[in-house]
Amino acid sequence: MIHAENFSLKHTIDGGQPLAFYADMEFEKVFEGLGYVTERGKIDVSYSKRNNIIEFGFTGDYSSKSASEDIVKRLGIDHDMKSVYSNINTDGFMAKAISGCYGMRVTKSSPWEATLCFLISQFNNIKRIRHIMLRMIEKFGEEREGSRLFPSSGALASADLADIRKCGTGFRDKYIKSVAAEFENNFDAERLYRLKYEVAKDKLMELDGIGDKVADCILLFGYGKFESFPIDVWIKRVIEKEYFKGKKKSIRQIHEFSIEKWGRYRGYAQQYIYEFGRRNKV
DNA sequence: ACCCAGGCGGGCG
DNA sequence: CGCCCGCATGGG
Repeated sequence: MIHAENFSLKHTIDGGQPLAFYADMEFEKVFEGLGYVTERGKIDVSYSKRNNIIEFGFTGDYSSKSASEDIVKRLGIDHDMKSVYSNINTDGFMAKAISGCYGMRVTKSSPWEATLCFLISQFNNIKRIRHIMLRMIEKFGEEREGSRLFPSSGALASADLADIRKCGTGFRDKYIKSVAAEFENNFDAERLYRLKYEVAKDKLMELDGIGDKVADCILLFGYGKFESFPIDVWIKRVIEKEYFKGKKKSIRQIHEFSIEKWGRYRGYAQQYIYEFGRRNKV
């Protein structure tokens, strides 16, 4: 049992965060729940809005303690939302986004999980990303106690391109295999935790298929670096509309704007802009 | 039929 | 640097 203040499971897993790409989701009126797989096992979560309590079950390589820690970390339960909100609540639009998505957390997958998800995300849409991810888990995830684990980088590094493609990846198949091989060999994913945001981003962008946007997504959702500000078509559209009277701005200009406006919490600002903007078709 | 989707790599000026 | 193009696939 986990206590969660100022938390909304629904808002947290409603949108385009990696957890929503590969979780089973079920919503009830009072209880909200989801199940997700990791590279270690499977965790089921139910959340009661009434008393702010998360209850959970687990299989695979988890104990009650490690499962609980995993949930807190992945769902951002320990984020200081009062501090986050006071840092990003800079204007009327952001105030509306915060109140519209109140309790939403930036989730934290593993570096590899985020990397695979966002390689697949490029030039794609959320519904299709989700289908592809579920097929990847079914095809390449190791079986454990009746469910399949999140596919390892090793499994994809040694997979046939054609088998990867059968999951519906399209042209992204070669990026997936290539980056998986890098994670298995030269690329030290753990080291990026200790690198500054800018340096870590450059390292990620050396990999094939990882550009400015995907690198920012990996750093935000895979490493928890809140200085990342991923700019996709939605963010660009909403920022131009809400902050530049509809005038077109370059990716570089929007990055500079986000740094001035939201500082080191801009990753959180981005998630609220994204989810609120998308839900309300801003 | 047409358009779009949590973009990237490569080529060109 | 900025701009333009092709790229797989499926839903609206």
